Amino acid sequence: MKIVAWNVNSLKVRLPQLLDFLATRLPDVVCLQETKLTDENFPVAEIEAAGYHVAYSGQKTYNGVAILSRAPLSDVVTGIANFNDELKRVIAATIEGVRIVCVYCPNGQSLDSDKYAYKLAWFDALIAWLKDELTRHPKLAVLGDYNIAPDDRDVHDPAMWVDGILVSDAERARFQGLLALGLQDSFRLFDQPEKIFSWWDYRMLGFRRNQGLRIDHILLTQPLAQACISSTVDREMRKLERPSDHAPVVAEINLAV
DNA sequence: ATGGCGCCACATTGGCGA
Repeated sequence: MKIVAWNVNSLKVRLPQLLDFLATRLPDVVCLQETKLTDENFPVAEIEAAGYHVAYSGQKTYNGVAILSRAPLSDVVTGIANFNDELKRVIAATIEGVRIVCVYCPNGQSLDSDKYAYKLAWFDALIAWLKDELTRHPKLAVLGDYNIAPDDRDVHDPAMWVDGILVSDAERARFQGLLALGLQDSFRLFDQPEKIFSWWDYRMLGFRRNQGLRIDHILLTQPLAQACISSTVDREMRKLERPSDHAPVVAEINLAV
């Protein structure tokens, strides 16, 4: 099972790239973030024509998440249980016995912003919810844009970013809180080259200079982690005309094991 | 040099992302 997380930064703009991605990479599951589409505007027909089932939860202008799958989806849930949030950031579904949780975690804006306090509270709610979900779903994957670079290896210039948004101690503590639930960062299951990132600023020739951050992650419970055979970033998508500022992150899991 | 780019909408400028 090849599973993908990709922040598309507007599905309306990126739909042709998504359809090309589906046709060429042949993923089994794709979790999208920042679709920026209301549900009535979601391109269901185009995605179904490409051979995928789809579940989605969106809103105008901001946020919006979706799960695409070759196999049927069941038990679709949106949002975090017991956490009131009008922002469409979470959708979950079961696919071939694997619980897939698609997340678009808050950005936080800056450390002195109300949005930062919301980000930390949001992660606390996510952790509490997943702790409960894990009691029912031994095979569970959490994929998406976490807006956290877990450690300095995930930052192009740690000195420049020190104590800033996306790398602050409190944010990294939330990421560790997810790992403490028994989830594993699939990327770090393998020896990886240095300076692998999943997001690059549109400005300042960020991608060409590889001035990026690794903030998009695929976390796996132990039964999936031990069956995981690769975890990579699809940088080619960032090289296209009118790219998203995020590249897809990809993990392959051998469910036969 | 806190700007820059890209997307969206109560649009031709401002909010937001990261």
